[in-house]
Amino acid sequence: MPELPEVETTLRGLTPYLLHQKITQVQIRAPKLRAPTPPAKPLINLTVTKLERRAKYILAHLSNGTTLLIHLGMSGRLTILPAAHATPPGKHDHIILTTPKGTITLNDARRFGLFLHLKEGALTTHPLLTALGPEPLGPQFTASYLHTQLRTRKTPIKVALMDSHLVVGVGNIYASESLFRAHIHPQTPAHKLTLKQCQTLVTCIHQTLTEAIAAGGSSLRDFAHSNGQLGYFQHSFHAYGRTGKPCLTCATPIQKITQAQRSTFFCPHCQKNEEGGCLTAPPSRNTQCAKCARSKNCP
DNA sequence: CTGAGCACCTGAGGGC
DNA sequence: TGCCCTCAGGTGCTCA
Repeated sequence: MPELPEVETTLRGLTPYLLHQKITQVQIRAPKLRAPTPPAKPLINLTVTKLERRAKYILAHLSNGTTLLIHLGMSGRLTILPAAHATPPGKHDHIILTTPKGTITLNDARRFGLFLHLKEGALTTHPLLTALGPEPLGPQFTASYLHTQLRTRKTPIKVALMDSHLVVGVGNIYASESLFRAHIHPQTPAHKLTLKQCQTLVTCIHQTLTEAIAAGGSSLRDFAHSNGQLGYFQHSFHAYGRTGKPCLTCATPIQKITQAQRSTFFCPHCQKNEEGGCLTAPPSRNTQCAKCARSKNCP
């Protein structure tokens, strides 16, 4: 279930097991994911010198100047097992990397993920990376940037937000959630957004992603203690997946529509494009207790 | 150039 | 129980 916060959470969980570690063993168990998988041998004995995220890609820089590029697609996940807890590979475990600290497994049932070994210098020329828009949490993604970019686009704002040329990392869930917070209707033609609405939207995207990353990070710690696997925070959303349920602000039933073959969720009462601030304090978020993973009202 | 639609692949869940 | 249908959080390509 990877969107940007999940990828960021995965990267943080991965760091102690991969950064500055030598790759001692590599099993490539699937000939191809979205693209053919590379041979294992050239990776052996290389050390991971730097780990970073660009959009939803995880980049592992290696000691010979090459780079591993990992994308989780729709169903991919990376699991970590400490060295003492190795288990036989499961059905959709496609790539298994071993370092002295443990094993890192790429599991992806739908095989929409990607595992590439890029040559030195390819980072600045690879078509997957060069066409990407700015990071949503970076300094380039401002209200004026967004307003300028949207000026010529007639496509609905929800669809535009998911275009990686415009901004990366905003997937189906967070596009719906950010628009809910910004009180913007998902079917609004992108070029009709005012500068002020763009400002609100940028703020809302920031908040939504930042909160999700923070939540993912805290649940990751709990989960890693128990079985060494990366776990994703069970987000409770304002709109996403809540078809027919009462809006947490006004109790109007949340509606579901299809845009560009993807589900969009919104509140027809709250999202009328009235200019206003970003919804900052969710009325009754059913967030989880960081200690016991139950409701925050836990005993 | 923009926008719509399709393709990739497998599993989960609901209805009958 | 089992079959069939629909849906799923991504992204690149083709075509009009």
